[in-house]
Amino acid sequence: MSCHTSKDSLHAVGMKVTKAREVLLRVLEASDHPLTVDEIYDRLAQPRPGRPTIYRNLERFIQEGWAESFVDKNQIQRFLRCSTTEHHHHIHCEKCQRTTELDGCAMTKALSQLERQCGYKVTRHQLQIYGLCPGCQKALTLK
Amino acid sequence: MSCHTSKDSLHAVGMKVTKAREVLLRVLEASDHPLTVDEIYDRLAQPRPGRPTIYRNLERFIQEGWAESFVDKNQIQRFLRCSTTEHHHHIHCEKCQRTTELDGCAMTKALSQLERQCGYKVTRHQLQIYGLCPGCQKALTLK
DNA sequence: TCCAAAACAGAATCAAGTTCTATTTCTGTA
DNA sequence: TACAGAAATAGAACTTGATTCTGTTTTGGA
Ligand SMILES: [Mn+2]
Ligand SMILES: [Mn+2]
Ligand SMILES: [Zn+2]
Ligand SMILES: [Zn+2]
Repeated sequence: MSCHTSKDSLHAVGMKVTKAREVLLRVLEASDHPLTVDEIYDRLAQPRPGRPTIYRNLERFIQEGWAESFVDKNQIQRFLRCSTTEHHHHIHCEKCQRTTELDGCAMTKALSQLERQCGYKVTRHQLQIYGLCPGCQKALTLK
Repeated sequence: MSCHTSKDSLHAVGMKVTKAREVLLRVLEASDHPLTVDEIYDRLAQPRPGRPTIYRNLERFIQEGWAESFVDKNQIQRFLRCSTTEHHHHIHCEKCQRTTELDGCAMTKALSQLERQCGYKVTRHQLQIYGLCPGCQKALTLK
């Protein structure tokens, strides 16, 4: 049988199955918005991994395409679980921080046009989209 | 007459004309790539403004739309002069760091389509495009 | 020239993130 | 199950980009 536990995923890429890794994946999975290392730390029951362990493993997760990180407006790194390793983007609610994963990338065509226009060869891009989620829009209307 | 000096610009928005502001604008203008505060600091002749002064004024410049900043891959803030206050993006050469300002924004249409699809109301977005500038592409070919 | 507000200098401080080494945990092998 | 080597963690110390704070200087208008 093949129910995908974190243990399976870790094995599949040759990473040892440690308590820290399992609990980190669980915390990321449980959040509907990107977390700072401090926020992750606060959600862990004692005894909990130290910050270096958290950083180190999140980095590994990102390498495997299991998570992404970005730097928020306060210059703090935030981490989020991704459900696919395909190139994609996210939209972040500016009020409640809820984050939604978007399907695919709408920029592919525009970028190849850009290459012709500006002479650069595009190698990669990062896009952060901010907005108000349906719930927060409704809340604003009611006020 | 109306040649646009930094003095004129500062007056126009009610900012006092100080040595620090003039020299900071000059350094930003002279660079073809985004600078860290340390890089700016190193380019200033003594006596030079302290780091808090540099940060404070760059922040003002950004508020006025005269500059932009982003956080680079080492989590360090980089600043660049903008030639327009209109919404636009930049492309950064991954080899030589040269940065080119792009005309307008290719995402407007895609974003309004996204709003319908995901239910969020989009409020703003940030896009960083990385690539190889024409010069660096040529250099790679020759090798 | 004089004054009040704005801006600056520079030291001290903060905190996110990293480094380092000793210890523990994991997993393949016998 | 016991063992050994490799991988991973703990936790303190450190680094450094950025901010705060207070006393001094500069600016621009009256
Ligand atoms: Mn994702
Ligand atoms: Mn620009
Ligand atoms: Zn994309
Ligand atoms: Zn745009």
